[in-house]
Formats: sequence, structure tokens, C-alpha cells
Amino acid sequence: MPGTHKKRQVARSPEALAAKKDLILDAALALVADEGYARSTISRIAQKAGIGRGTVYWHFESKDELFLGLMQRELDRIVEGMPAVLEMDLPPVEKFETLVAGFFQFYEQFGQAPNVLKAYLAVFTGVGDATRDRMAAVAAEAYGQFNGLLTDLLEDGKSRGQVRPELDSPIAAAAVVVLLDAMYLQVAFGLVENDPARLATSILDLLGRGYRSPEGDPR
Amino acid sequence: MPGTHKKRQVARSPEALAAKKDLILDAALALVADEGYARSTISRIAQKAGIGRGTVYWHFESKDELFLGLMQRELDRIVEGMPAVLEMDLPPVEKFETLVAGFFQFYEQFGQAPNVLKAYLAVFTGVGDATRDRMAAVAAEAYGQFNGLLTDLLEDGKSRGQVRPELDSPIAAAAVVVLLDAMYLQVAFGLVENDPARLATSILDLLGRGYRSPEGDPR
DNA sequence: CTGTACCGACCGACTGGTCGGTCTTTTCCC
DNA sequence: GGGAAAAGACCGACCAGTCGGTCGGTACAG
Repeated sequence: MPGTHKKRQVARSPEALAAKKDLILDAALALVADEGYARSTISRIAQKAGIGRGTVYWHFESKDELFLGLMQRELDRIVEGMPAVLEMDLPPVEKFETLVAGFFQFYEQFGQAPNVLKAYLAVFTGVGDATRDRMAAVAAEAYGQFNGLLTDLLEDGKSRGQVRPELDSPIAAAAVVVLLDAMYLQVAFGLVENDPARLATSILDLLGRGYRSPEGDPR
Repeated sequence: MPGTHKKRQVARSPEALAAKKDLILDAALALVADEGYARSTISRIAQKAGIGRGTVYWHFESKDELFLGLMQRELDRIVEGMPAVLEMDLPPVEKFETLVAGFFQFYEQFGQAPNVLKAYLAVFTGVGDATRDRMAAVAAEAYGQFNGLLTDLLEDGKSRGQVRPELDSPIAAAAVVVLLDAMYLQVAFGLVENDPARLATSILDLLGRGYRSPEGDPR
């Protein structure tokens, strides 16, 4: 079918609606990623999405609402892939590390890991207080899920002698989640000059075996 | 000397100048800590400092310059106390952990750790690109110093058998620095509901001994 | 009188959000 | 079927308000 020109999309269906919303969110993400929240005005988001200013407000109640939706969408994507790892036929510690490695890879898939991270942070700090609380709640839920999986794996690992029995699993899992995600913030802002990949490997090693020599404490 | 009213200070000396600058920085820090960067306007900073709007611009070239100075000042304070720990009569691993613990305590001394952290982050994301780069450079130097000390201590620990010999000290040190500081960001934004103190303890334990059971890998 | 320290009215730029209006698609009545 | 009316999707000029920064001025020390 030649000459299939669709300069004006028809929309109307829920899918098309969602697609348009995605279009706007994509534009917002791209913009905020390399210009920061402050410069990501509605005008420019609309311009980047190739739509009118008012249209943005037709799809989203406010600027804050737009960015809340952005975070929600991205976090949903993270959570989505997590349960698959649990289906794998591996000992718990391996699953644990696979899950963690997957977390590392998550941002890479965007191609521009630092900027994406930066973007979320920029949104998070640039947005109004009430919205920030809601965003935190959304994020906390995603983190809670990840945390729960890791806790279970650590417990499972304990029962198989792979994990130190005296470890407080929920707290340790929380520590791991916090540290992993947080590390990327540092990398994103260029506060550390090390290669992220090497840093990630080192962190996994550090978390797994610790820096202390296993031969007791000479003290 | 009764009736010592000094509604108008004389200043003039470099110390008084610096004191005034500090006054402004204090106001900016307090404001940004509990209102965020976006609401920390020059007007309100001036108001909080009890001075006129124009006066702020007499002491600082621009708003960005003000916040750059703010970050510089606070980071200088962190770095200041670090070498003292090295003088202590302790084995390297203990020094290492003391240093790390001191880092934990640093923010507590403000009384409102989360807000201060949040403030820096808000400044960092709210500020212009050029200023952000300069701030990152300032931060990177402080981090570099901390990192260097930790690396030395790990190396020292290796020579005494307290630290796993195969550990890549500079990378591990970087990982620790990154993780420690970054964790507070998470806590500051309420992304983790755990008690920061317990989390901190768990992290130290995790970094020191790892989650894996020392009895080899059953695999 | 000169230079330092300080002040706050004022300015231009820009922002998030609104609103009247346009064009397209669907619905409905005959 | 056809034509009118309603609904949906979209647009951008406009508004009120805010912000960083300027600038003319005052007070005072030397």
C-alpha cells in the first residue's frame, strides 16, 4: 500500500491515547535527561513531542502529574522483569546476584545510563513537595518488591549454608538495594571517575565477601 | 557598656567580610534544607539573613556562585576532620571503620540530616550546567581525599592480613565511598523506611564480611 | 571627597496554567 | 445513504505571577 501518509494520527482508541501519553513522556524524559528539570518547561516538552502546548494539559493535569506518571512508568518497567529470574534453575545466591546484575543492566538498556538517572533525580528534586511524596511512595513500592525478593533469596541461601547465618536478611537486602541504586546516582553526576562496570563488579564482590580477610580478626 | 546597639555593623575587616558571607551561606543552607532549592530565592535568603536583597549580590556574583560557595564550605568541613583519625593508635581496619563511621556522623551533627542532604542534591540538580560541573569538581576533590585515605588503610590492612589480599584497594575504596554517601540520599528522600542507624550498621557489616558464608562456595 | 557596605524599587524574561477556538471523527436522526 | 450535531483531540495567544539580576541611591569610615 504505497502512499500511506498518516501525518495526522487518528487516536481515539485507548491504545492510541496511551501512545500519545507515551510520546509526551518520552519527550519529557529525553528533555529532562539532557537539560535538567528546570529547563524542561511544558513549552519545550510539547515542542520536542511535536505537539501543541495545550495538548500536554489535555493529557496531564499538571506538570507535576506528568512527571509523576513518568516515574511510575519507568519503575513499572524495572519491576516487570524481576520475577523471571526467580524461575531460573540456580542456587539462591546465584539468583541473588543475577537479580542484582539485572538491576545494573537495567539502566544500560537506555544507552545513556547517567542521563536517565540524572533525569529522575532532577525530577525528584525539582518537583513540588506533595508530588515528591507521591513519587517517593511509588518508588518505595518498587524498592519494596525488589527488597522482598532479595530477602527471600538470602533466607533461602542461609538454609543451604551459602549465606552467613547471623545476617539480618531484611536489613541486608535493604542495604543492598539502597547501595546499588544509589551508586548510580554518584556515577551519573560524575562524582566518581571509575569505570561504572568495574565499580559494579567490585561492589558485588565487596557485598558478597567483604573486604575483611576471612581468617578471623587479628585485631 | 549599656545600650550597645549595633543596628549597623561596621565590618571592613576581612574577617567581618567572611563572617557576613557565612551569615548568608547559613541562611541559604537553612532555607534550602527545609524548603528546597526551587523555593530558595534570593529574596528569601536575604530576608532570612536579615539583610537586603542587593547585599547578597554585593557578596556573591550570582545565585549559582552562592550555592557553589555553600557546597565548597561544607565539603571543606568534611575533609578537615579526616586526617585526625589517621593519627589514632589503631589497626588499619579499625581506622577504616572509624573513618567510615565519622562519615556517617557527619550529617547527624546538623540535627536534620535528611534535609541537608536533600538540600545539596536539590542545589546540584537545580543549578545551571556550568555551575554543576564546578560543583562536581569540588565534590570530586573531597571524595578523592577520602578515597585516598581509605585506599591506604586497605593496603595497610592487607600487609597485616586483616584485609583480603586479592581486593583491588582503590576500586574497593571508591565503592565504599560511593555507597556510603549515596545511601544517605536514599534515606533523605524516604525511599527506604528502615532506621538509618540500623541500615548503617548493616552496611558496615556487609562491607566488612559480606553476605556469603565464609565456608567456601557450595555452588 | 572617596571607597566600602548596604539597600530595595524596578526591570525584563520566563513560567505554569487557562481558555476560546479549530479541525477531525463519531454518533444520531431521517 | 447523507447531513447535522456532538464529542474528542488539539492548538497557541494570553494571563498572572515569580525570579534573578540591575541600578541609583544612602550611610558611614577614613
